[in-house]
Amino acid sequence: MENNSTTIHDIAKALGIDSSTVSRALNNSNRVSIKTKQKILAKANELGYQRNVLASNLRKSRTNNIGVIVPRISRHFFSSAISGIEEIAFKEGYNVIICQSLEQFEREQNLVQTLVANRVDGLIMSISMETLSYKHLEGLDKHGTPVLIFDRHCDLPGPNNVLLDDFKGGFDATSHLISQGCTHIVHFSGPDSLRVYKNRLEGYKAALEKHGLPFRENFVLNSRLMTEDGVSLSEKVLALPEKIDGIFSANDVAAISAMQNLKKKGVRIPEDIAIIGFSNEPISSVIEPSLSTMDQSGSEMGKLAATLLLKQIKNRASEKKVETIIINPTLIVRNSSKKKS
Amino acid sequence: MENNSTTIHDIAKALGIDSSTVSRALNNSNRVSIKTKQKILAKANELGYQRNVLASNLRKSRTNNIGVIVPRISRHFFSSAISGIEEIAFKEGYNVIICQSLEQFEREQNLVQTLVANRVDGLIMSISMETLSYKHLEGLDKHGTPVLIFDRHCDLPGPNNVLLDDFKGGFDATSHLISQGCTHIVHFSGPDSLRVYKNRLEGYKAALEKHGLPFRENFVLNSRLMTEDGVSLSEKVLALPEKIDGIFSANDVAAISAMQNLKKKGVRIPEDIAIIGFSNEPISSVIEPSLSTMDQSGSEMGKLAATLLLKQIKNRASEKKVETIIINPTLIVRNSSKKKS
DNA sequence: GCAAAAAATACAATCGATTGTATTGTTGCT
DNA sequence: AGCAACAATACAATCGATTGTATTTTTTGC
Repeated sequence: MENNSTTIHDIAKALGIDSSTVSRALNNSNRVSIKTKQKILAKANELGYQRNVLASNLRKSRTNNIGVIVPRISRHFFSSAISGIEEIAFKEGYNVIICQSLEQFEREQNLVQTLVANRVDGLIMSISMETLSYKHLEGLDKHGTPVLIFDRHCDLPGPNNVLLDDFKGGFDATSHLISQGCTHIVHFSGPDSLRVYKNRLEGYKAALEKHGLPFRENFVLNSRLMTEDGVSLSEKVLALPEKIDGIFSANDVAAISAMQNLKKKGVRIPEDIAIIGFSNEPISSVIEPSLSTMDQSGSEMGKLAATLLLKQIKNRASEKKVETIIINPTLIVRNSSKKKS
Repeated sequence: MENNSTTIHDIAKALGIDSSTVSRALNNSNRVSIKTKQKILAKANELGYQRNVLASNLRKSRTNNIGVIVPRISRHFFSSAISGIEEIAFKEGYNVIICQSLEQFEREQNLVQTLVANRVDGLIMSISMETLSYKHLEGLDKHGTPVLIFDRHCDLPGPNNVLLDDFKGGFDATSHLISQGCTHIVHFSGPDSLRVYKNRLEGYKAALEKHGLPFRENFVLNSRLMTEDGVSLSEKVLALPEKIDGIFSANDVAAISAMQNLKKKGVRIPEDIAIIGFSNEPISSVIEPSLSTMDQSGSEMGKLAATLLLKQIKNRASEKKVETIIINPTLIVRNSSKKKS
């Protein structure tokens, strides 16, 4: 039973050489002769040597880990973003530590602190709905932990960003409904604090305006866009004095539960009310009718986020130029909004 | 701009005391007087001290991290299991490092190695479909990294287990179909290598036998149970010489895509064919007709898994008694299987 | 064959915190 | 006052690997 705790000193002793040479050999330094390297490798194998990553990290003050904090790993957009991040990171020799804030500010704060304390080399985050202050992110960059924000905007000046063009998303989604003949379109929006929702709302407004439709304050319904919200939102829609013929929901989850509830009440989708969501959850293609939506290409965003962060980690010297990449969402038309064939 | 790199030595120097006293004070040891503790805490705050976790971990050879490897974080069962694990772990001061094998053996191997190299204090795993050998898990226990297997069985003698009673699940699911009047029931099974699928199959057989129905080899269809498999599986069902009136699928994903395809072909669900799945994915309650299924209570399994692992980590002395906890699945009856009102 | 250059290796400090042991300082008791 | 008992603090080794500098060995060129 080989002992887990073989160190470079054990190898050095066994071969009668110095541990620094062993260390260099194992790191394939050209300061060690090939012959010695081979001897050392062989002995290392024989003794079942495993580098102690903690010691190595401490000395190098670098961990080759990057931290990822997302609101919920179960959301399709986030899990595909994570896959994208991992793909790039693994290729470059970095490990990814995944955490979920569950949309709670306190958890997010703790996670940031823990990850930084564990000396991740960089941080990729999509901030929680509850997050109103960015104190926990201030100064991280300067203290050697570059931060990259993706998906959800954040007003800090420091970090780089990989964002979706939510304005365009809102504009395209709304325009699509209008093109299907809708004239009284309600918008389900999310917490004011999140810029994504503001931007989607602005896109909605712009589309209305462009097509000569009036914007009505009472057509914008706010909530946290969870499953339970969809039910109450749809009730509110039915209670409106005007007859509604279209809904643009800022996410799929609320759109779906609203649609279910409307169907239960005898509303026909899309004939009576056409619906479009946002995010392209896998469930959306499967429900009946299938839900039109805006795809956020999570995997691509993840890849870009990781690429940008790794660039930042490597060029720590040439910092200061904040980069922001904006990705276009894609309209996916399904049955929930097809009023015209 | 406080410098990130304040150490206990800086604090010690600033106060003219020894760093060991600072360390003990920060760890709230009773070997330091209250007065000194207060001075130290104050100075630590003033200098913006942050413990260097790497150094601490190295010295203590303990990280307070536990690793979790699951096939896919996007699967509802796994993400709820993870939430359960986190709930318990955080309460006890442990952090959770989440990884996904994507059902690939090589990735699983690498992840295990990386996590162990990073000295996680324990490992919770649900093994991948591709995993046939357990070499990468052998001896981990003995070398100080306790392993806990959940959800998917594994033939290693060492680790503790938190498993579902898949036999009972298969039995109950099949019995339910029979109670609805089905007599020709097909079973969608998963890879032979995974015991869970074997057990569900055995449960299926047992239920047939108990109710005096014949078991037919050709009624068992094997696949990896992905979305694309559901389509081909349903084609096979239609191509069978016998008229099928029930399907018990070993997961929801395959059940759903099969159901979709059958509906497209004009088969009525549940009138012509009743269907029941396994896992209770969120999507299952939303599709049309809603899918009957067996719930695995992921959150509870996660909590139990974490509790058991932490117990193991703490009592490293009194090892050797392997514990296995078996959880019962719950039958959830929805419309896809309701032939009788 | 020998000095100079280059290669290979050894020495020793270091990353930052923890911890067993030794030392100093206090208190209490007779 | 004197000594035991104990509290508070200091000293020093250690976790395991990395890395700048010094030293030894080998190679090269003339």
